[in-house]
Amino acid sequence: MKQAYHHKDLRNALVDEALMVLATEDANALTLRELARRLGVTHAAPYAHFSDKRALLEAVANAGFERLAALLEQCDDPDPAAALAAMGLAYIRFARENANLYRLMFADPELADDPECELAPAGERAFTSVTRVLERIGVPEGTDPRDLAAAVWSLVHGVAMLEIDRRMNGKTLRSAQEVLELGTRLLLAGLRS
Amino acid sequence: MKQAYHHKDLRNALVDEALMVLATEDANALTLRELARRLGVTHAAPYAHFSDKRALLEAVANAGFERLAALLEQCDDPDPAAALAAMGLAYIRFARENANLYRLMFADPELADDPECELAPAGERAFTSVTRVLERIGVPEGTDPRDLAAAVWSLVHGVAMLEIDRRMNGKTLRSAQEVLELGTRLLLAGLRS
DNA sequence: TGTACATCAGTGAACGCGCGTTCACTGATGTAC
DNA sequence: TGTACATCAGTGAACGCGCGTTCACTGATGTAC
Repeated sequence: MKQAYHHKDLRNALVDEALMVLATEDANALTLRELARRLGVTHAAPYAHFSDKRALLEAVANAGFERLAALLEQCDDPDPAAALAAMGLAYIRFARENANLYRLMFADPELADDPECELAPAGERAFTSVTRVLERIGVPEGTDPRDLAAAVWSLVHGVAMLEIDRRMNGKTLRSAQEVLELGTRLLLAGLRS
Repeated sequence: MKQAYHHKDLRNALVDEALMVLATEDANALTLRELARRLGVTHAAPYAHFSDKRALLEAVANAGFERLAALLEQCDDPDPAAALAAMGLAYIRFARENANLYRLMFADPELADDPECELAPAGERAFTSVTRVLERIGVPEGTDPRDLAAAVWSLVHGVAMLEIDRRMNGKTLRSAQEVLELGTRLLLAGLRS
């Protein structure tokens, strides 16, 4: 069964397929030509929807942030400390299960020098939901909740990155999860003192 | 003045030149051919010293860890908390001033799946010096100092990565340095409580 | 001190590859009348 | 309801590019005698 001449939703199909590719291969395998091939479309077709490869990568990273934000937002719990812990867990699980996507979202040099797309809108959403949980836990006088959220995010991001890049597998080191738990426990204790 | 036929120390020259390239261009610009060109040598010459490109990248990453370890080791201070703070500062300054090298050391997917080279020997040295400072500060009963060091390292690594990848530049956010200070202050407070 | 010789670092040509991007085009779609 | 037409998504051929790697080679080096 051949594809129709008009794909109808090639733009979204490209982004989805890119996510599929990243599920099993690293960013080097993510080429416009490969995506076109997989979708049974000419390698020039993507240019009807994206001005260049980088625009596609941006859209993919954005889709990643959407997913991450959705995961974090559904970590709800009456106890804000429990909610924060759940978020941390969900976060590193996301990074582990989508390592290549996660690296694209955060550590792609091509996207780093981006004009305006610092944190994607969805990234901002995710960040905000962390900030809100911290406010429920209680932020000390004189501390900007967003600074605190940045510190927490840094910790979780660091754990996630070190894990997916296999930089924390020393024999004597515990799992990423335990390191994260230790770190957040101390941060929260520091917050209370 | 032509190069002599025998370069005498092409191996080290390749690594050094790679560091030069990374000082101004991202990892995409780091090709064997470009290095050979810059050194006035045939593009096949590197193969006398490295089995393939990846072996060269490993050596470069290793050189990076050497430098980082040296920087951290010279952060000495009678007050261990001050020493830790100095290390954090030196660390993120290194990451900022060597962003492309830093990404290669930590976030290169090609190096991530490495057989054994998790943290390079020099990386282990750096890690150990963090561990030692924390032991001087005082590690609670029942906590493995190396786990604690992993948590601290994660925080600093997260701050460094988010900064060099421009993911922390939201208008309302403070500088990486302030976020790092906040995070370590809380961690240390948590340690004392 | 001088010479033969093994070693091996660097040469230069070649292979095969797949990429991003452009371009003139064509076929399908849907809207205005 | 039917037709003319503008729109534009997808085609397919082509361009230029630089890469990693291999290979038979050659020139310089230094060691053994």
